[in-house]
Amino acid sequence: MNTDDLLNRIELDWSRERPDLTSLPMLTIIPVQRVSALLDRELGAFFSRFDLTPASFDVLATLRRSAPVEGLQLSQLSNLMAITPPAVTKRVDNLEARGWVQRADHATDRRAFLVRLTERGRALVDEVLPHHVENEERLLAPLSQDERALLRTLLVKLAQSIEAS
Amino acid sequence: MNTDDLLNRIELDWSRERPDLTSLPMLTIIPVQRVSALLDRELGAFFSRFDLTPASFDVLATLRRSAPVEGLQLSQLSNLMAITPPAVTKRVDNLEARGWVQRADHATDRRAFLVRLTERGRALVDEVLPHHVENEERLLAPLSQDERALLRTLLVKLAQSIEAS
DNA sequence: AAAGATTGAGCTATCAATCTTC
DNA sequence: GAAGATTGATAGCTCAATCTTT
Repeated sequence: MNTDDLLNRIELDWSRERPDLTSLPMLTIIPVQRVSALLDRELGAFFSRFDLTPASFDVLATLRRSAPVEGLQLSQLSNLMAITPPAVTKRVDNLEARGWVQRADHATDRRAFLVRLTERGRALVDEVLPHHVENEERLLAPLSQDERALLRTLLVKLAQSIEAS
Repeated sequence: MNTDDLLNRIELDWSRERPDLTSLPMLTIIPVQRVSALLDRELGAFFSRFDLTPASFDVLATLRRSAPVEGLQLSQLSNLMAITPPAVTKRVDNLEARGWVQRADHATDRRAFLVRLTERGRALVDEVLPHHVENEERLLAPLSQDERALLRTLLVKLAQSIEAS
C-alpha cells in the first residue's frame, strides 16, 4: 500500500475504533520512518553496485570529508555518524578486511588508534561520490529547492528537540 | 554532534574537499534518516516499559485498527507494515509466543492463515495506545500543527515518487 | 507456474559486560 | 575510577531458496 493511502486509512481506522484518541501525531511520525526506510532501500541498491552498503560508505565518506590524513578515532566516528561504538568497530573491521581503511596507532594514547583511508579507499570514495550525489538528486527530484530547504528546517527543528531531551 | 552542527560541518567539509560536487541532496536526506533513527530510539525506550518493541507494537496496532475479528493474513500485514514477509513471520512468532496474537486457519485457502489479536493482546494495545499517542505528542511538541501538516505533505510527496519508481 | 508462508544465510544495530590504558 | 575499544548476547531486517497449496 502506498504511503498516502496508508496514512488516510490509518486515520479512518483509528477514528472509527478509538474516536477518543487523536491519530494526528502518528500521521506525522509514520511518513518520516517510511521515507527513511525507502531511502535506505534505494541507497542499498545503489551501493551494492560498488560492493558497498550505506553503512560502510558512511564511514568512507566521513573520513574523506573530515580529511585529517592521520585519520579519526573510533570514538570520533561514533560521534559523527551517530551510532554506538560497537557498531563502528564492526563497520571498520569490515572495511579494513577489504583494504579500504587502516587502523594506525595513536601517537599519545595507547588505548586509542586512528582509522584512516588507504589509497584504494580514498580512490573508491572519489569514484563513487559523484554517482551517489546524482542518485540522491534523482530521489529528491519531486521536491523543489525551496521544498528541500523547508523539509530540512522542519526536520532539524525536530531533531534538535529530541537530542536535547 | 547535534544534527544542525553536523549538517553545517558536512556542507563546509565537502565544499572544501570536493568543490566540484554539490552536497545539497545529502543535506536533505541525512536529516530524514537522522530523525527517523532518533524517533526509533525514543519509541524503543518507550515501548520497553511495556515489554514491547516498536516492531511488535506495529503488528498489534495494525491488527487493532484494521479490526476484522477473524484477523489479517500475513501477506496483508506485510503490505500494511511495508516490511517483507519473513520479517512479519518473525514478529508474529514472537507475539504468538507471548500470547498476544494467534494464528488461525484460513477458511478457504490452506496455504494461508489469519493472524488475530487474543483478548490479552487487544487489552494490551488498548492500554498502551493512549500513552503512545501522548509520547508521540511529546516528541512532536516543537512543531506547530501547520508545520506537522507541511512535513507530512513533503514526505508523502517524496515517498510517492520513490514508491512509483 | 504462481502464491502464501517459512527457513537459512548474511548484515547491522543495540545493550551489557569486559579488557586495557589513562 | 573513567575512557577507548572490543566481545558476546539479542534482535531486527533483507534476499534467496524451499515447501505446500492453488
